[in-house]
Amino acid sequence: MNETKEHILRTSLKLFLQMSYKDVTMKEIVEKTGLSKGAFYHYFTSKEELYKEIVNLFFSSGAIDYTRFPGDSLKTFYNHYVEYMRITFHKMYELVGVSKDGKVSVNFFLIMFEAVGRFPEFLKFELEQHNKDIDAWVKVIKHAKETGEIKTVSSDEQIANLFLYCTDGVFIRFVNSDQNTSYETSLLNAFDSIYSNLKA
Amino acid sequence: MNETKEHILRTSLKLFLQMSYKDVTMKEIVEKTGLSKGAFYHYFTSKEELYKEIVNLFFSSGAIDYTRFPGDSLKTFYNHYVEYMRITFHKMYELVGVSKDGKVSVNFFLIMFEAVGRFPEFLKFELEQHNKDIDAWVKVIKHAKETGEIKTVSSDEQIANLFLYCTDGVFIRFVNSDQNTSYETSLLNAFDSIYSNLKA
DNA sequence: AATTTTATACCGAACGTTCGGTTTGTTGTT
DNA sequence: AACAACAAACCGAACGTTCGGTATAAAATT
Repeated sequence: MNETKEHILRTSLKLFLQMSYKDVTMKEIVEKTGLSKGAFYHYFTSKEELYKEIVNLFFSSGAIDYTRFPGDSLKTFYNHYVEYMRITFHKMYELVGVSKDGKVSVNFFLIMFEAVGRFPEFLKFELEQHNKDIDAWVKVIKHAKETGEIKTVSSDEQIANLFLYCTDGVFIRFVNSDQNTSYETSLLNAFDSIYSNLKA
Repeated sequence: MNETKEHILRTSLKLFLQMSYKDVTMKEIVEKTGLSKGAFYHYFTSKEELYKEIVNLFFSSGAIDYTRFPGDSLKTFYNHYVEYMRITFHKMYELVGVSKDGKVSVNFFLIMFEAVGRFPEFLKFELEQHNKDIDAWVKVIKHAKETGEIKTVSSDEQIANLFLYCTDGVFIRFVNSDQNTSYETSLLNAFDSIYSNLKA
């Protein structure tokens, strides 16, 4: 892809991760990119088109590739998951940059919610990803039951959901907190809690 | 409070629950309320003032009153919690109204995130509420441990967090789904899963 | 090799529209 | 008469977008 276009995309993603669609103005986009209005409209037909491309980019980069996850034990799996999340978030934060106090003013759910609300066709991205998540977790949990790593009356799906609910829930807590405890620490703590109550 | 002012507040809350701050225009507010601009600015000095009042209203109505919750057993407590959520959500949905297909286009997190992002002073509302939540859950969990209702190596706070993470996580899943399964059903299912793995 | 043509990247003023907000005037109540 | 409650016309600023034009360099023609 063109270098300038990529520059616009990256700069705009920063903005759309911090503000709503309408909050981000064309003025700000061209100022932050260092380009002119004319240059922008040479690469994109509209602000809406740019937004859609960015959301696509965002959803793609958020998709988890489970193929390289260890599947031998649930414990190593969820530890790997937490580490994967740490790296993914770190990349995002690096892109956006954090404020001096270290607090993060970025909320991934915000862009996700607004994108789906504005263009419902993006919902299928989310559903697909969730199905992949469930499948990956169920597979590992099933295996952990068979090997005797864990023991529970709950179904594989129920346990999988529990872990995934925490992924979202912990993040919500993280954004709505003073952010003194890192996301990955809280997530690992939550996972450990679930796990220790499943231990055979 | 004045009837007309309440009418403006209620009508605007509907809008702010479905769209971002900037998406909601003064034009739409006066159209939906059936009033004129002059009438609106008779009751509010600005759109921002209205927004802040609405967010206050939203946070207040979202605050959970735990004083009437049963504290004798964890199971009855979380069942009561789910029922409480059901009623709270039902009230909100009733206020906003649902589309013909029954799907809900309302996202409570959206207004919460945007309000905190726009006016950081609202964050303390969230922190206060979360502390109250934790306290209430910890108390019940502690009691459940003492009576022998549950048995676990996890701390009271860890278990409390688990339940609360699910509250948020299940809701996120609900909005980002086809919404064929109700929120309270999914939440109860999640709570039951946690509980059954804590059972003595 | 020199010259013309064409394509790409970019600029910034200007456009029509919409924004939140104000002013002025009318109606109804006390 | 005074004031609250509203309506309607209006305001300047800001919005996303368009448009005429420039700079540069590669491609085509002579």
